[in-house]
Order: sequence, then structure tokens, then C-alpha cells
Amino acid sequence: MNILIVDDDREIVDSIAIFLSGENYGVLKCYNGIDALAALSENEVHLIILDIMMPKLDGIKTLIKLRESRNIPVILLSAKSEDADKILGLTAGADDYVTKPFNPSELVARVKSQLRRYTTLGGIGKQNGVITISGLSVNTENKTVKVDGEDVRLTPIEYRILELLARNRSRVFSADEIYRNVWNEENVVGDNTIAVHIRHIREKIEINPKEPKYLKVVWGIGYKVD
Amino acid sequence: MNILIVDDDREIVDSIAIFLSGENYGVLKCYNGIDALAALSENEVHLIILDIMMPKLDGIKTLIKLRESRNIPVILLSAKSEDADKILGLTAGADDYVTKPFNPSELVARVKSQLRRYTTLGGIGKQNGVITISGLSVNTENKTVKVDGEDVRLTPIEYRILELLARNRSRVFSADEIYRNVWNEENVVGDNTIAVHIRHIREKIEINPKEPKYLKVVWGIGYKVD
DNA sequence: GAAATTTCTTAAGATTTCTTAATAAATGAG
DNA sequence: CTCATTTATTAAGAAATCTTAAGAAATTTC
Repeated sequence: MNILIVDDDREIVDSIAIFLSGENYGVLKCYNGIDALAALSENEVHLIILDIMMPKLDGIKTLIKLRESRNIPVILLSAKSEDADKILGLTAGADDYVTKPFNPSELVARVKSQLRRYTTLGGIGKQNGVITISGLSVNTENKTVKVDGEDVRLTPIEYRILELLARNRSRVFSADEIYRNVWNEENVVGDNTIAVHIRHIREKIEINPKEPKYLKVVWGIGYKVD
Repeated sequence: MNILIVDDDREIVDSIAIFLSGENYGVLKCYNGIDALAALSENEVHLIILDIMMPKLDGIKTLIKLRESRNIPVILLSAKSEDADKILGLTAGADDYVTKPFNPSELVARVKSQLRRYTTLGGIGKQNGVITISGLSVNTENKTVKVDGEDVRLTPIEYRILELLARNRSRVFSADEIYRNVWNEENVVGDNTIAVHIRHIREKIEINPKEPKYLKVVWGIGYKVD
């Protein structure tokens, strides 16, 4: 599970990050609302901890903006303990409101509570549906892939590579980038592993693997789906 | 929407009731945990406000008991503002924790936030009925399972796993996801426990467990019913 | 409190999937 | 066109995942 922490006070962000990492959550950090919205569209985020007082775009505005398209849990963070602010925040779509200073363990407990609620109700996967790119369709809920209506059986890693590329249509990923995203670690083995997987995927989704219709190479840079 | 308020202090119950009624919520009142559990099984309740310090059955024990069968939002109420108590309550399955004395408007805002989360994620409307997948039918009302008209006896855990998968037909659940949903806690024991349960379910519902017709594995990802 | 049932743990075996390494083909620069 | 570099192909051994079985621990039933 990945958690996005947004606060202009870097010390606070770092200290929250330490506690959440200790619970094996993935952590992303942002220091203002605009970057947070960008980070949201580029990463898989399951919960947001959002400070209210921030430059550029404050927490409430950020919350309203993101609620237009996303339904993930948001815990607001604020130095203001005034009830009016809490009510405003909760009404704007927040799932919880924690006032500074806070006990990190309590925050972690609230994070877990929100994620439990979200996951048991099947919130994850709800917003990911089917990605369609001409004849190719990737169902991120059933983890299935179809080409021209025909089911295609991919192995787990093959599927994850294809989903990554399909989710970011026409964006080019280097072999190392693919490795980082799919394996969640740095690539130390070389690019060949990726090349082999790419070939296997092509064998399964392309009519003619020699002339890929979907999974294309960009010479010297990487691969993309288009 | 109906809200159950549970506190041994009748004045507090009444004052909360007034505020919630003002927001057009239906209100049920109980003054101890035992009555609360009874009220739950007899009425349609969408959210519970639960005091911790109570005679007979305290709030935490009541919460744990009701979480065995129900997943509705619970807001704990307590005079104790100590962090350890909050963490205990949230870990036990509460969705929020409010310390007395509290601002009624804040409580109402938190109620609304929880109900919003619950309803948008489809917590309500997940009504009981019969789920049929070709020859397999799962009666979520009686908690019974039939295969080709024949009754099948599943253990409680087996049933809950099957119901989860049947409710979300063809959606793939990882072992950890199944664990989170059925046990309501993080999986720390490893995936093998799930695998064993899956085998037992297959033994009971599949004609030939080697070639599962209903409960299928998705290699490297998880299981699904299809 | 004993028996039966359910749940969990452990481990070996079967199967699928991944990585490696060696070779071949394609590409773009000079 | 030729060469250096990048990507593609192939096959086989290694690694990971799933299945099966059996027994221990916990829980429930009688």
C-alpha cells in the first residue's frame, strides 16, 4: 500500500514517513497541493495524509480538486484545532481530521483504520477498470487481457509489465524504469530480462511479433504501448 | 439512515440523538453493549456511535463481537483521551474515535464522513441474497452453499472466503486480500493458510478439484471464482 | 471434560514461471 | 557500407508458486 504525505513542513513529512515505512507502507512525499495532485496521477496511491496550511494550493482546495475524480481515503492534518475547521474539512470530503501536534502511533492507527475500511469495502480496484487500446484491452480488476475479444493468458510479471505500459499509454519506459515499477527494486541484472519478457508478451498479444502493433520499441530509450 | 447510539449515560445519548435527528437520521438508543448487539440484529442500522466505558459489556468488547459478523461504521466515544486507548479502539476495528467532551457538530460531521465513505463504496446495498454462478449457488442469507442443487457443508472460514470470491465474481483476490477481508487483519502468517482453505473448499464444491470449475487460481496473483 | 470439528502449521512434491547466457538480428552513426 | 551498440531470440536450469497431505493446536459440541 502506498501513502502520499503532503505538508510544506519537510520535517513533519519525514517523521511521518519513518513511522509509516516502519509499518511496511510505501511512502510518497510532496510539499504542496499542486505537486500532490501531479503525484496522484502518476502513482498508485491508496491513502493521502494532507496538511491544510500550505502555500500554492491549500489542503482543502487540494481535497476538493482531487475528489472530483478520486475517492481514496484522505486524512487531513492541521495545526488548527478549531471545530469549525474540522467540520469544514470533513464536509469537504475528508475521512478523518487529525490536529497537530499528534501522536505518530495514533496517526498510524487511523491510517490503518481508513485503509481497512477502504479495502474491505472493495474500494481498491473500483476506480481501475478496463484499459482499452484499439484491439487490446486490459482488465485491471480481473487481471485479464484480451486481444480482439480473445482471452490471452499472461504470466504475473508479463501482466504487470503490460498493465504498466497500458496505463501510461504512449509513454516510453526504459528497461530500468520497467524494472523499478514491476519489481519494486533497482535493476542490477541487466536489460536482457526485460527483453525476454517483452518478447513473451509480444508472442501472446501480437498477431505478428516481428511487427508489433501494440508493444513498440523506441530505440535507445525503451518500450511503450500505443 | 439509522444510527445506533450506545452509552450508559442517558443524557449523552439523548443529546446526540437530538443533533442527529435534526439532520434527519433515524436514531436508536441503547445503554449497554448487550442490548446494542441485540438491537443490531433486530434493526437496520447503518452506523454505530459506541461509548467505551459501559457496564455489562464494554465498548471495545462489543465492537469486537459485532465485527465478527458486521462491517458497518463504528465511531467510538470515550472520556479517555489517552493515545493508547485510541490506538486500541482503532485497532479493534473502529472507524473513528472521539473523546468527550466533544462538539456535537463535529460528531455530526464525522458521522456524515463515515456514512459518505460507506455508501460511496457500496457498503449499503450489499444486500443478502443468493449468488448464482452456473451450478454453484451461495445463499448469503442462510449462509449455505449448494452445488447442482446439493447442499454443501462449509466451515465458517471456508464459507466467508467463498462468499467474498462469489460476491466479486471473476475479480482476483491475492492471499493477503482474502486474509484482510475474512480475518479483518493483516496477514502475518504467510499465504499457505489460505492455500489450505482453498483446497478444502475445492474438495467440497468441485467435482474434480484438480481441474477447478469454480474456484480458480491466477498464477502469481491470487484466486477467483468464475 | 472428552470427543468432534475446525483451523493452523509444516513440509514435500508438482507445476509454472523467471532468469541466465549465448547467439542472432536490427539500427543508426560515421 | 561497416562497425559498434542495442534489441531480439532461444533453450535450459533456477526459482518461485501452488497443491497435497498429515498432524498439531485451538475451538466447539456433546
